[in-house]
Amino acid sequence: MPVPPGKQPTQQEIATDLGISVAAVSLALSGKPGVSDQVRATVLEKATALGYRRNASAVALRTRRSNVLGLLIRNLRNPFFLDLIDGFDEACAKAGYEVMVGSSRYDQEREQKLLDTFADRGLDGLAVAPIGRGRAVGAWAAATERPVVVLNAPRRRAGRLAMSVSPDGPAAVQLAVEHLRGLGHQRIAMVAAPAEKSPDPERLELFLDLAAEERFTASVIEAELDLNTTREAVCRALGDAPGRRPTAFITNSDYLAHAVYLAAADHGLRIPEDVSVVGHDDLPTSAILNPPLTTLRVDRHRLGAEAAGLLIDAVEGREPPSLELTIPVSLEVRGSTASA
Amino acid sequence: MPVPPGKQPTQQEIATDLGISVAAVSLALSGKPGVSDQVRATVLEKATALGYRRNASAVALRTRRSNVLGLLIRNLRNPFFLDLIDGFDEACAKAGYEVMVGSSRYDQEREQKLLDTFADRGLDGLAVAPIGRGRAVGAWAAATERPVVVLNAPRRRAGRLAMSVSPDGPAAVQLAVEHLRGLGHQRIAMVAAPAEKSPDPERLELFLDLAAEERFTASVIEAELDLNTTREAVCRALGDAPGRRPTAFITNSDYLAHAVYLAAADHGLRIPEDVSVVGHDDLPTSAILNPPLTTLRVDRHRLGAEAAGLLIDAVEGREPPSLELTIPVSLEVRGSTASA
DNA sequence: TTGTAAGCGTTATCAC
DNA sequence: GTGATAACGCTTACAA
Repeated sequence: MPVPPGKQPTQQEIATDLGISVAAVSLALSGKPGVSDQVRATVLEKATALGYRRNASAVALRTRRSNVLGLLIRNLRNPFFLDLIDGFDEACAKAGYEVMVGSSRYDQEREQKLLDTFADRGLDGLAVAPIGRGRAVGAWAAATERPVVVLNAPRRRAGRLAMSVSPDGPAAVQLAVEHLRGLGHQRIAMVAAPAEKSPDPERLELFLDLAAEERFTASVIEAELDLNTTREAVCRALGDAPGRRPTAFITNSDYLAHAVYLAAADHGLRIPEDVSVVGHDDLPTSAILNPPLTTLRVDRHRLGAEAAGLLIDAVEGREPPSLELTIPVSLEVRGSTASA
Repeated sequence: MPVPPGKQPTQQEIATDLGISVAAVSLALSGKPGVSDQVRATVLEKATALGYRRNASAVALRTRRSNVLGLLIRNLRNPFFLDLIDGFDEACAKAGYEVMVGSSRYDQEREQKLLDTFADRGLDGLAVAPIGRGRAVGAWAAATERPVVVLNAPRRRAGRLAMSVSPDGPAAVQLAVEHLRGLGHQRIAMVAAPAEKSPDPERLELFLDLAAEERFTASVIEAELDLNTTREAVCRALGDAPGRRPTAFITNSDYLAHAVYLAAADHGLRIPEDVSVVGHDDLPTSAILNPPLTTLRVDRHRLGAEAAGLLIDAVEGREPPSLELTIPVSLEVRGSTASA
């Protein structure tokens, strides 16, 4: 271990040790032209011998680049975000960036506060799964003039700096509805966040449009998107008379589909005999639930990785391949859906 | 929005605007004594008027404190870590710290590299779920002289700077074995990481000790701790003749218990009729698996929060309540275990 | 190619 | 209480 216990060596130290200037050392260490191979070699050697490590704060202060990307999630308890974080982290690691995460916990104020601290820290870019339509995001982009990618929601602001990557929402709704209609369901409910907190009201709109077109009865279960509140809301819906309550539920995540399982159990109703459920995400556990969950599969890892990719391209001045990336979804039919 | 689009205002700007010194501004803004209430008030007012935001890099450079804590996970795909991250993040947020995460992906080299960059960034403390017995952790503590808490593994190094928080491992093993023995199982297998990658060989040792004491046949399924490798390893074990293969499996996570479910299905074996499984963690999904998983419940959120708490205490010079925190576990008996 | 020096924005140590 | 002023460690003109 070359690292001495005490304080860290600086470029200054290397320079005086070698009898050269700090400028030379800086150039040599950062691999930039301007020094002889001779000097470069000795500097590099000395640096490793001394266990030199570049002070990231100093670099950030001087260059206004932190080599850190932010990831702001609204609900860290939804396993959906795990693979997303993993993909994001992996892509960042490959490109030499660090990741700073935060969870807004569905709290607007907290979201804004996190955005601010992220900006203070000089993060080079931000990926955010916003609460609602993401007003905060605009503020960030404007204030920092740094790239931002919105996750799971269409991008709001125009410009090169605002991007988005999301699963194909319209396809998801359509596939779910088609599937349930094919099974003969007439009363279908969609679980959705209250309008002001929903990142993509488009899904709900499309759902209602389809109901009008295809003449089935659509209902909306409005709930904060955590397990307990949703469970209660679904419970209330299932409390209706058998001839009136929904026979099928569509959720925007497998995570919330769990709430339907729990609510059904609360009422002594069986899935899929009494209620059908379609999820979204295809979590690793969804195939081994009781019953296995019919859901829309989406590559979460890729979603995170693409988000990081877009940011890194933008940060490094490359033209991102597209400002709006859509990740395909596919229907995975399992045991949680049956004929009405 | 007070923030002007262009560049950020600095303390210097506030100072000249007000015709006072930067020192006064600094003191006023950081709430330290040394300025009159008069001056303090005007500074604060001016600051908000200008939309002043403190530059975190500059502070970090000057004070050698970043107000960031690191969280280094070995496998971000295990949902266990989600709630842990959430708890960690929440505790940090409350105390005004940011969180930087990284995943080592079970790669020693990557772990070391992340540790290094974390150190370079001047993180104030580190929580790490290490690969193996955590050699890297010692290097970090020694090099940075900053606190570290090991997650899910006993702490290795002595000293005020090395701490640990983990579920009660011995209790977990004992409860699982007792339960299975009570059901009459004679051949029990434990799924464990290869010795050099295992953070807590103690569990395995205790398991083997119990086998010797209680005279049951113990086998060890050694596998890298990802879903596929584990599934294959369990598959091989289940390939033995019915009279020889294990009738019950103990895993150190519900995540890996899923692999047993999948492997059993591969062999056309039923849980719990043909094989019993005991998990560990009690993930939100575990109760609604098919069949519901018998498991050891542990408060993951608290685990993360306690880890952050210990670090923050240490960073801020308070004496942590204990250097080694054990989180209790309790057996949750469900449908995945039955008599042999 | 090399060295000198001026910052980046903040905190801390002095004098006054 | 207040104001100069010197760091913190690094990058980057610019001069030699």
